[in-house]
Amino acid sequence: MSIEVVLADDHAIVRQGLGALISQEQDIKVVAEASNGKEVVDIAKKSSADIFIIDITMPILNGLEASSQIMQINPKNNVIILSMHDNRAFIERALSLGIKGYVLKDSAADEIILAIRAVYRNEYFLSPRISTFVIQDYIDARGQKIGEKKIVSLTEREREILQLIAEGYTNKEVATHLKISVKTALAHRNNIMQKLGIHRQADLIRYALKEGITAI
Amino acid sequence: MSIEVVLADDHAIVRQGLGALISQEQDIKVVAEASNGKEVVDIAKKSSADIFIIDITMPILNGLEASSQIMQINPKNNVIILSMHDNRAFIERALSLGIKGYVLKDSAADEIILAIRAVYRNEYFLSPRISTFVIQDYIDARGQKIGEKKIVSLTEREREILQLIAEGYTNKEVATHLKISVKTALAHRNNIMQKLGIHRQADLIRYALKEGITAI
DNA sequence: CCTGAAATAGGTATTTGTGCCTATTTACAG
DNA sequence: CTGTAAATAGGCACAAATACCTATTTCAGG
Repeated sequence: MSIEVVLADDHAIVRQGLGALISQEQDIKVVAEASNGKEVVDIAKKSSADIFIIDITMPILNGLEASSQIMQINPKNNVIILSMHDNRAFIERALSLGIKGYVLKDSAADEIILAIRAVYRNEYFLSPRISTFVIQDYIDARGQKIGEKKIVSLTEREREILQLIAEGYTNKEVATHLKISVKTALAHRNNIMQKLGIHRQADLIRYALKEGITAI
Repeated sequence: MSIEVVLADDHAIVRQGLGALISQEQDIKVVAEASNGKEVVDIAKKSSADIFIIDITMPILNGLEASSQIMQINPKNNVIILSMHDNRAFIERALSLGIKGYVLKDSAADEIILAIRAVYRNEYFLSPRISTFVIQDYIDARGQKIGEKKIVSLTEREREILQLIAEGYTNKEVATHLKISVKTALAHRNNIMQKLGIHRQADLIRYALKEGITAI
């Protein structure tokens, strides 16, 4: 009996390339493919694959939201995130959702194979670059070295405002849109920048795009 | 004798997936891989592969610049651009550089195979979605319907400046970096904005990212 | 040879953004 | 019940961006 996987990535060529790669293993079989978040959720409703390999940046429904829904459909569903981003915030979100695999696109091909087998055995698998700082944070937390921890977490409201900023709204427009004072919008903006250690709008927008808070 | 190709993409998994895909064809062989623009140019200096398959968004040197250099090294070098962007400006630039293949990442896998064979035969190959508007523009041009054409084309210098802006440089920093007056940097910025019909930095950055002028 | 585009540089004025303050209300956790 | 975080709102000062202008040099194409 082989491990059944579902592939979700918005780029067909990447998806098929990955399929070709995985199919070289005798014990793994691609049973379905999806090109956006909604599609893979629909597949999860019908099929019962062993593992869902999901790209984060996808249209309609992003990979993390899709993963969340897939795991709600059946808590036994396993997800491996395939991403080009190695951001703390992203990985934190993925892990807190209960995702057990997180593989970076710029890592070697055999990592995804290792990840599939590990997650199938109900183990965790993170790309080395990621596990490095996950472990580091764990050590820091154990050693009570927290306090100076700079692990960023924006509030809901801050996320909302950051998205508007990244979409090209000025502070005045953000304020109007949210029916709050310009001063409040500015205060949120400043808090976001302080939390992130960012000093320029350009970097704020790049951050939002990188984090998938807004799409291009 | 098989067709020798070089793969350049910054994501190893994508590269290897593509390699697995291409290797299924008996007449095509991957002879080298690169993870950034500089690497693939270096490969081009030594090897004489038949076709270079190049992703646009790569660090250090982007795909189009790399392609330009590769074709300068030997005008007989053939390049196929593999991109996730279907923007007019991009394709125009690729074609004007003399690139004969342009395949979108969200197209089917066999397109890249078709493209390799076509370019090997010295023919053009564009993904259908692209060829559609290339043909449309051709028809428009024939019918003298130009004049109201709003097809944007930034100059080299403008692209350079836009990239810096999108990377978070202020006008002052751009000026310092390029050893020009702040006034000149501002003038370029204004020209870019006017050409693109953009009025805000946020939109400028989004444009640059969308066009692949800079990577996230 | 001349025209036009591109790169260079400057002026001036207004609007936004950024940094550094204070302060109130609400809600939740210890 | 009390302290803390989050959302709200404001003031003040300086930096940066935006929107108008003009003008010179250089270089390629008709």
